[in-house]
Amino acid sequence: MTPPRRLRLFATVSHRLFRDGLLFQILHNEDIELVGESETGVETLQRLAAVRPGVLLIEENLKDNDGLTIAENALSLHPALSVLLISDTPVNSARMAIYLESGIKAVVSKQQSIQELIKTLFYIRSGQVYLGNWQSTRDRADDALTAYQALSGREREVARLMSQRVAVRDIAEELGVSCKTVHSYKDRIFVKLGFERLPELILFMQRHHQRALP
Amino acid sequence: MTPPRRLRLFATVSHRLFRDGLLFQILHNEDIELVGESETGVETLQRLAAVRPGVLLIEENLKDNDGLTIAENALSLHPALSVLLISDTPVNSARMAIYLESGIKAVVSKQQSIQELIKTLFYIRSGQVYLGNWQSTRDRADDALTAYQALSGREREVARLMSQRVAVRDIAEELGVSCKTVHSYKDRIFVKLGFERLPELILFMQRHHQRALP
DNA sequence: TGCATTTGTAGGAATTTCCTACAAAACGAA
DNA sequence: TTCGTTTTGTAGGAAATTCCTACAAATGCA
Repeated sequence: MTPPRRLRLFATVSHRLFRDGLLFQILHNEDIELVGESETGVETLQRLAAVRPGVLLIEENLKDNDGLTIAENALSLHPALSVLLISDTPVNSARMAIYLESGIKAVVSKQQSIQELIKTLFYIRSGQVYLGNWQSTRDRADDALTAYQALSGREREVARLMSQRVAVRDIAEELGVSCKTVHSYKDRIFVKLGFERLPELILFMQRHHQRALP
Repeated sequence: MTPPRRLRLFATVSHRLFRDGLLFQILHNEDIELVGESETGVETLQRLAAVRPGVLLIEENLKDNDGLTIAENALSLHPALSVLLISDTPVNSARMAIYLESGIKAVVSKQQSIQELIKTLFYIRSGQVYLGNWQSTRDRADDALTAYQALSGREREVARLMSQRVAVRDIAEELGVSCKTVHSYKDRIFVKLGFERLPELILFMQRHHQRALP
């Protein structure tokens, strides 16, 4: 029942530049342990037995093979493995059915956010299938908006200033409150939006300030 | 001479999952300001005039066009723009020559690290051409090894423990020194390896501990 | 055999994180 | 419309982290 102590992850992503970006973000999460990574399907299959991951994160299109085939092979050797496939395009229910048929636990597309990817990793880690994320792009944009609208007036001001990299000191002065108060807003903003670090907020604000200013 | 206050960046990367990973990392750097992003060449060209970036980071293979063509178009409209192209494969000198011909300032391949990408962004920001990064993969692996070997005995122990997420408190106890000392090691490790955050160290250690244990 | 650098060690100041608190405002339901 | 619940604005404390500085002993190079 209780999920195993740490999520043992193996990541198969073709390009180092992108793999690093994903892994840096994923590894901020301290109950994920990276037990291996590779760029190709063949190497992945070779190494699974030695490192015994609980979850395999694998791109659909690899240089030497397709991820689905590799996943099927991996699953026949290690039935307890949970596989998360990263697809190039958004999945529809027909394709989803095919994926599930092959024993894959979830699919995320390259149009989704890293937060969604990480959430999905946790969902599937104890063997659960996760189908929660092929809602339309429209819906997801709404989610973000909704999140933003959940911020109070003061929180929005602080979010705006923080996303412009104004120092906490200066925000405090600008608003005429103490640094402590600003930190409280900061905490609440991050909780409400589900973020952990400044770059996430900056990117979010960059994407939404046009539509959702004050 | 002095580079402009903040590097104004526009990023054109097809897939949000990867774009986010790159941008989260890039935005940790506080003198980079993201002024826009897009997924396609056409949208990029449409938006450049409005946001006036200093640097355009663009993937070679986009959904609607190739990045090189878009870059050439962008450059004819905005000659002062510095373009960094992200190529799918490592570049050789022949291809590099073609790229430079078209006015691009640098190319990084998807096999390179994010740190190299960021370094390159800064190099080209004031209009300099940067050809420093198509050394062979072999060389770059050596660099990492060299960096690791520059660590002292104590530093390696701390690096190992940190990469296993042992808390500073516990490392201090394990080594019988004060937390302050452990922090000093931590600082030195990060400086020597050129890292800023724990996930970078974890990934590095994961990749090199086989070969380069103590 | 010196002089320079690295290593092991740690302190201080400023900042950040995480948690708790609490009165006033706003909201919602009876 | 009034009472209870949630949200908002505000901030304090403890612990941890970052950034800098310091300095003696060890090491290395010339």
